[in-house]
Amino acid sequence: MGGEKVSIYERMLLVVRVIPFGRVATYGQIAWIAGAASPRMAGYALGGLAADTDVPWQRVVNAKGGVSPRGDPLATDRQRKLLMEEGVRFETDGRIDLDHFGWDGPDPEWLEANDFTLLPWRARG
DNA sequence: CTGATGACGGTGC
DNA sequence: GGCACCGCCATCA
Repeated sequence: MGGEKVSIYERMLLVVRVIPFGRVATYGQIAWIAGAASPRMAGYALGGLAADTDVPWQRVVNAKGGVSPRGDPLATDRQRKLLMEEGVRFETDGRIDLDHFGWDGPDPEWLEANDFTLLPWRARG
């Protein structure tokens, strides 16, 4: 496939779309899978989403398993609510147990079909 | 073109 | 455990 000129942001959003219901992935994980240079890129990509997007942005959390704060505190509340509705449990300290709810990444099949290649972190072809 | 701006994460103290 | 520092670089004004 390939050839189409899609931005790295779009590639990351494509990955976010396949995070299963009830599971969460970290910003770093998304950036790594999509081939972005830094975990921050994943956050920037999500920051540009429209309010009515169909991208399951709520399933992306930080490396500590927490909901990253942003300008609007209501947005973080909404994210927690959406995740709880998916059955994701929050510990008393407000974090998600990534060992239990963390996503282990796309199937190799999917990666190949979408022309994704997992590279060592920070090693671009 | 230049500079500001981000929903992060690893490291060191 | 917490906190500050710094690297990260695609967009946009």
